[in-house]
Amino acid sequence: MSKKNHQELQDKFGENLRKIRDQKGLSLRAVAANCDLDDSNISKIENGKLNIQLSTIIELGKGLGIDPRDLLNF
Amino acid sequence: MSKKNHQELQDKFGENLRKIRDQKGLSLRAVAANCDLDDSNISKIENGKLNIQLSTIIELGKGLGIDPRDLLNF
DNA sequence: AATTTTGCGGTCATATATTACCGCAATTCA
DNA sequence: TGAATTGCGGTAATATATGACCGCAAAATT
Repeated sequence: MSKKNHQELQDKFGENLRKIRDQKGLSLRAVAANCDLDDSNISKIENGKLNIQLSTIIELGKGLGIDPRDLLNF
Repeated sequence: MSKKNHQELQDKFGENLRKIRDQKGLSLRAVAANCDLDDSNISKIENGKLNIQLSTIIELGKGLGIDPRDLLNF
């Protein structure tokens, strides 16, 4: 049970991701083109809908051309 | 399709996790006591058996008393 | 030597991430 | 204004992470 609440965490991660993507001026599809992720999923991540896996964090870093650790700056 | 290979990533993450835990001189059960994770799962993570989620990375940081970003230093 | 701690492998149920799509409404661009 | 881009929600199938356990063999402690 323990319907764990990761919503806030996911929200913060998503906000940060969007901020970084916006700063780089990249579209969802552009990021997706640089890594092994679907653009609609990246959208879901930005909107706090997913508690993503380690490999996905790494892929996002690749897609954005940044250090994955920057995605945890929040 | 695309039997994605995250093994190397998981291995590196696990190694780093163990290194940090050893430096802190904490047992698996001690880390687990400080966060919401099962000690046997932490063992599995250290042995590269899991592609853990964002929330788990955060929990590990809590359990070890470190910045979660340190877990991605590899 | 007896007791405790530790790492770890295994299990089963449940939740959820991921893939690989589709299509739309709104925005941007030529 | 017509065409392309963009963000995003939805879906169905599949894979996998997690929680909560158990118990063991070896190491450490007393």
